[in-house]
Amino acid sequence: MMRQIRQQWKELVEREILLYAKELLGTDDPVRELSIAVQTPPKPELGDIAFPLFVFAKVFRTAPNALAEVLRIRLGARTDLPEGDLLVAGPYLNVKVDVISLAGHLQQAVQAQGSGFGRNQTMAGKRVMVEFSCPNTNKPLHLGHLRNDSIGESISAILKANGAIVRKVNLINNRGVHICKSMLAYQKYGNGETPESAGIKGDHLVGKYYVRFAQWEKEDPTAMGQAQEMLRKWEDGDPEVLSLWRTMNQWTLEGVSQTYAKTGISFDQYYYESDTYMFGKDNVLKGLEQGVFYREEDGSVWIDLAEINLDKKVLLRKDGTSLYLTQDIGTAIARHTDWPFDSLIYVVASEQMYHFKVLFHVLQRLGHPWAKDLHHLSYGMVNLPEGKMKSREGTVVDADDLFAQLSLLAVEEIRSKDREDDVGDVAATGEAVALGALNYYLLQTNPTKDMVFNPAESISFSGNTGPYLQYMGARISSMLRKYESMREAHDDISFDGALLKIEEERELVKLIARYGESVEEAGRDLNPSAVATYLYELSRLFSKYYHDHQILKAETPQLVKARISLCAMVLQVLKNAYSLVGIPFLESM
RNA sequence: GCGCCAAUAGCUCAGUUGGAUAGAGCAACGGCCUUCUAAGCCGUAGGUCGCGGGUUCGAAUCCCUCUUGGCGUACCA
Repeated sequence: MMRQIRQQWKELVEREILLYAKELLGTDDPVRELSIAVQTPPKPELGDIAFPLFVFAKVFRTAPNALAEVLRIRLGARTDLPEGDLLVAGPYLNVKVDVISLAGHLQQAVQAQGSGFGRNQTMAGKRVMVEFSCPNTNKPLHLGHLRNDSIGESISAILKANGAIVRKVNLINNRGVHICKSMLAYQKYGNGETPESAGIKGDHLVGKYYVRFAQWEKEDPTAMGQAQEMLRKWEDGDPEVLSLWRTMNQWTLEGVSQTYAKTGISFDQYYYESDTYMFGKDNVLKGLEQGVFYREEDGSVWIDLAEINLDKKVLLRKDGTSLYLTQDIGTAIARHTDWPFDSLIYVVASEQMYHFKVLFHVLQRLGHPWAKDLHHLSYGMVNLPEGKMKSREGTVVDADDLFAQLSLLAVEEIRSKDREDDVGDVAATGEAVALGALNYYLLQTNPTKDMVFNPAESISFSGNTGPYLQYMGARISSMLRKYESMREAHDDISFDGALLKIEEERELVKLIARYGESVEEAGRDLNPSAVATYLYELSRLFSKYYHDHQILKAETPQLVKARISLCAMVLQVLKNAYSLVGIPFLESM
């Protein structure tokens, strides 16, 4: 809503500058070439919308301060201005919006739109496919996957909130040499154990054998060759290999699904590399016929990437088996056929930037016009305070372990505060708190950046954390429950924004009005941290407000009504924002 | 070597796309529970925005050099 007000004032100021130029200089041409910036002043006293006038100083040959004064007087003389006050702050012409009327509009809008408040139509009708997670079927999920999942789920929600039609897809990496490794080790050392017999989640059991292979490989130099041989058998459709493969894949996927269920991850469609890799191969061969690729003497198929200043890249091995890139070509084409998209976003770690550069180029060379609509949402590595996670050193943080640990600590926190009775289902609440903590921690940082995951900090729950944000929602909910008992006395009183005179109240109103912009920004930049930052700002302001001022015991019933309505607005915005960054809403905690 | 990305308080991160006195949290220190939940609130301290140059009325933000770190440059994924 703030956006519209801003736009309205911008047009007015722009028009006035043009008029003034025509009067003073006889022409507005030089001004037309300049564009006026719209900003938010750093302090509330300076107003809510700022127009810096530096750029116009030259044209008018006056100091920007003087120009600001002229514009203020000229605009002030108009009768068609929207509500609000104009003020000059040095070289800025600022507008103080009318908070009272803003509060009234917002109150109606929030009430009418509810969970839809903050949504916008900037991407209306656009079909966006988002690929994320993409686990291997040879090990359980770890912290790196959790960042991927958080970003993927959040971005999908954000794009939807911007009006897009979103399809979340997962690509299961269920074939290839690495998959054969765990199978081979299982054949050799498994003794027929199953998740049931071992009492281990399927993904962890398979992961155990993937690790076992690494050990075996050190002792036996033929191990790798055997894995490659197994892959050839797999591609030849060897029944025994396929049967083991199906069994172990199933184990992993069941385990991973449980993790998804706990961490709130879901997909509209699953793709499996085992289904698409042949299709990729076909397309590579087609490209070979078209002359886009070429064949080496040993039989391998290549593309020369000199066009984009890169080296040559292999697309099919000399033994004819396909590679990661081959599969991705097939998957992309299959997807566009399945569900023609306006855009496909791959949420994949930054280490694969090169891969996607090549993939997009190959698809374009193959003549797919939609190749330009592919986008790699690259996110940085997750490191630990001690440095990189290394599987060899056993420092990889397992997703299930971490989540269990966080949940346990949340439960302890609830118990230590004697909140069991208020909370109801302690275990479920603990998990909800853990999930909020985890998602917020992972989404706070701009995806493009590497980040440090400090387990101790993520579970501390004090300061700028998910639980802090959840706590605000729970506190407001608690107040609203108490308000129910005194509601009748207030039902006939209508909301009066004019009663919200305290600075924090005015700031809250304006911040609520800006929520939609943070949703837009997050969508435009594919950056959930924009919403995360907004959420924290709103929570902190509200926290200070209700700490310092009585809501339910305010002096008059009219004031109670005004304040509790403001609280309800804040709660709705919190809920809406929570849903975009994976923070579960809790009635009490 | 070449390519891509990053560098902001002791630590972890924001910074409205070039604007006003660079902000939070953690850690440290000091206050605040007879009060709508103290998972909280308030205060103190902490900065050569990696270095050097350039563009501009104006730079943490844009350009160049350098330094440091990460990633990539596989017939791995």
